[in-house]
Amino acid sequence: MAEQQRTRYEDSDLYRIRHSAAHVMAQAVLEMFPEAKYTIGPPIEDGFYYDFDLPRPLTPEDLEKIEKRMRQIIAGNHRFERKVVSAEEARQIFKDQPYKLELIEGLEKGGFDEYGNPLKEKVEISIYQHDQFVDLCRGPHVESTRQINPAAVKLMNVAGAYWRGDEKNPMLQRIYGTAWRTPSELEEYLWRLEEAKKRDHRKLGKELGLFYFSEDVGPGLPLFTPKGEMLRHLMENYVRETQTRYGYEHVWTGHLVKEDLYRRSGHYDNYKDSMFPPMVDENIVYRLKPMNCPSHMTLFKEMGRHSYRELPLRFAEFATLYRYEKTGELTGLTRVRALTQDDCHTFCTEEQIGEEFTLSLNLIREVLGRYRFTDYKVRLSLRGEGGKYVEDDEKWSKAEAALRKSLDENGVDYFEATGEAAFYGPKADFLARDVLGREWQLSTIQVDFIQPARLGLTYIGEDGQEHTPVVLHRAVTGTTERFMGVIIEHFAGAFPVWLAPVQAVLIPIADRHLPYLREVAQKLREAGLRVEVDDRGERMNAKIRDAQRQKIPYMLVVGDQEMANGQVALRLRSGENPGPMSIEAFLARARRDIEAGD
RNA sequence: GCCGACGUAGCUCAAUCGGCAGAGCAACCGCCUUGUAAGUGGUAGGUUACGGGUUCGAUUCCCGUCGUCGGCUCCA
Repeated sequence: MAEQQRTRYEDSDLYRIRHSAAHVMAQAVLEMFPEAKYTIGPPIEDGFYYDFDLPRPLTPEDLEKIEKRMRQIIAGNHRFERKVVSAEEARQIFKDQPYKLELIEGLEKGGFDEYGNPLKEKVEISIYQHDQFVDLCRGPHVESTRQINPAAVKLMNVAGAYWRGDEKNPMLQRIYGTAWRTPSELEEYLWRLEEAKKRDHRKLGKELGLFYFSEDVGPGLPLFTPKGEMLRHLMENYVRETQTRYGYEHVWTGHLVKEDLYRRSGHYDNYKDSMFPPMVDENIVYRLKPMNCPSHMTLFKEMGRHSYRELPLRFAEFATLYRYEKTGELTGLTRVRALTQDDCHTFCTEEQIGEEFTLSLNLIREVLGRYRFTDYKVRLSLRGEGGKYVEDDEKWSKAEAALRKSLDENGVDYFEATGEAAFYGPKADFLARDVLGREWQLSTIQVDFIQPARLGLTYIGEDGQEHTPVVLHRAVTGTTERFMGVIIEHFAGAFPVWLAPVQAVLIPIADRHLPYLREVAQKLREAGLRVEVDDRGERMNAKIRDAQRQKIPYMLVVGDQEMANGQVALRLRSGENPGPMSIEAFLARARRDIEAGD
C-alpha cells in the first residue's frame, strides 16, 4: 500500500492543460451565450468541467460547436496572463457575474476555495486572462493556448450540477471535457471508457443471466436468477465461513423494527427521509429495517447481564436491509433499495479495541485478497462541520484516538477525510481499485462510543461495576449486491473457478455420447463441482461458442475417443486446449485451480 | 428529489414528410450426428413503456406518469 513518490496531480502539466482547457471552453461558451453567467471550472481526474448558468439547455450540437470554437481559440496561441488584483478591482471586473462576486466575497472573508473549504493561508486574489477572456482563478495555467493539444481535447457530456454542490442552490449546466498531452493518450482514455462499458455489470448481468430488474417489482429491487443466486450464495458463504474461522458468530434479526428504536438510536433524525415509509398497526409504527446496529444492540441487551469475561462478543449478520434511496440515485446493483450487508457489531471493552481492530483488518485483507483486490487504500473518515454528528467531544476524541492507534499499530497507511464519519463515530474505510483503476469503497471499520450509551448497553466489569461497552461496526464486502456488481466488472464476468456459478459444461460431439456425459456429470457433481450438460440439438462448435460467451471456466468435450478411454477433453475459456485427460486428472486440476483462487 | 437525454419483439437495432411496424440473434418445429467460437429449412413473436391530447390517420407532434441512462445531491 506504499504511496509512490511522484508529482502531485496539482503540480503536473496535465493539471495545467486541463485547467487551461476549461478556460478556453468557458470563453467559447460565453461567446455563444453573451448573457451566460460562469461559475467555476476545475481540472478533475481525467479531465475538467465548467459550470454555467445559461438561458437554455445545451444540446449535443452545441457541444460540437463549442469544441470547434475551442480549437480555433487554441490555434490563436494566446498567452495566459496572471494578475493579482484587490477585491475591489475584482468586483469591478466581474460586476455582471453574480457567482464570481460571491466567490470574491468568500476569498475576501478569510478565504474559502471554490469548493467552499476553508483555506489555511491568507489568499491573494488573482485573475487569468487569455485572448478576450478573463477568469477569477488561482491558476496555474499553461503559458499559452498553443500548449493545449487541440487533437487531444474532447467535450464529453452535459449534466446538471447544483451551485456549490448544495441542493438548495440553483441548478447549473456542467460541461465535462477531457484533455491529454497527445492524441494517443486521448485515444487510450476513450478506449478505457469503451472497455469499462463492455464490463458494465448491468450489461454483463443480463448477458450472463445473473439478475434482472422489473418495473412490476419496482426500481432498485433486483431479481436474481438461479445462477445469480448461486453467485450470491457462494459470496456470502465464503465470507460467512471466513468470519466463523475468525471467531465471529452469526445472528438473525429480521426485517421489521419499531420506529421508536430508531428514534432512540439517533438514526431516525438523520435518516428518516431515506427509510421506507412507516407501516402502522393499531398505534405501533414499524419500519423496514434500514440498518442493523440497533437490532444487534437490542439483542445484546436481551441476552441478559454480560460479564466482561464474555467480551468481545461479535454479532455478524447477512441482513437484507431496505433503504428508500431517491430514484435518481439508483444505479444497477451498485445502488439499490434492497441490500444485503455483511455486517458485524463487536461489543468490547475499551482495552480490546486494538485487538478487535486487528482481527477485522486481517479478515478484510484475507477476503479482499481472495477476490484479487490487491490495490487498496484506507481513508480515516473524521467528523466535520455541521449538525449530523452527535455532540460529545470527549467520546469522539476517544474513538478517534483509538482508531488512529489501531491503524498505526498495524502499520496501515491512511489518509484523512473530514466530514466522512458516520454520525456516531469515525471510520476506517477501505477503497479498493479494480483492474480498470476505478475506486470502490468496500470494507469499513467504525468505532462507536455513542450508540451503546444511548441504547443503555452495559456489562459488569472486573470491579463489579456497570460499564458501557464500545461497539465496533464492521463490513467486509459491504453489501452482496454492490460487491457482486463490482466483481462482475473486476473480473469482466470471468469469475475465478471457485465463484463461477457454472464451473464446467460438458459438450458431446454427437448425441450418442450423451449417456456417457451424463455419467461423467454425475461423478463431477458428487465431487462437488457445478456442471451442466449441453444437450441441445446444436453442433459442438456452437456449444463451445456459447460456453465461451458465458465465460464458463471449463469446457469438457467428449467424442468417440474420450468415451472409449473414459476421458474428457478439456478446453479453457482462455482458448487454451489441454486436451484429453481422465476424470480424476480433470478433478485434480479443478481442485488446484479452486484452491489457488484462479 | 434536481438538470438533461432516452424508452420499438426476450436481446441488439431499423422504419423518409404524420400514411398497413421490419431485420439479425434468441425461442419453437423439422432435417443434419457433427472434433474445439455460429450446420440448415420453416414457424411464431408487437396495445411502439403507460395515460391523455392534436389529427381523417400518431412509433413519429404536444402534455402528464412510470422507468432507464449521464451527472448533481445523499449514502447509517
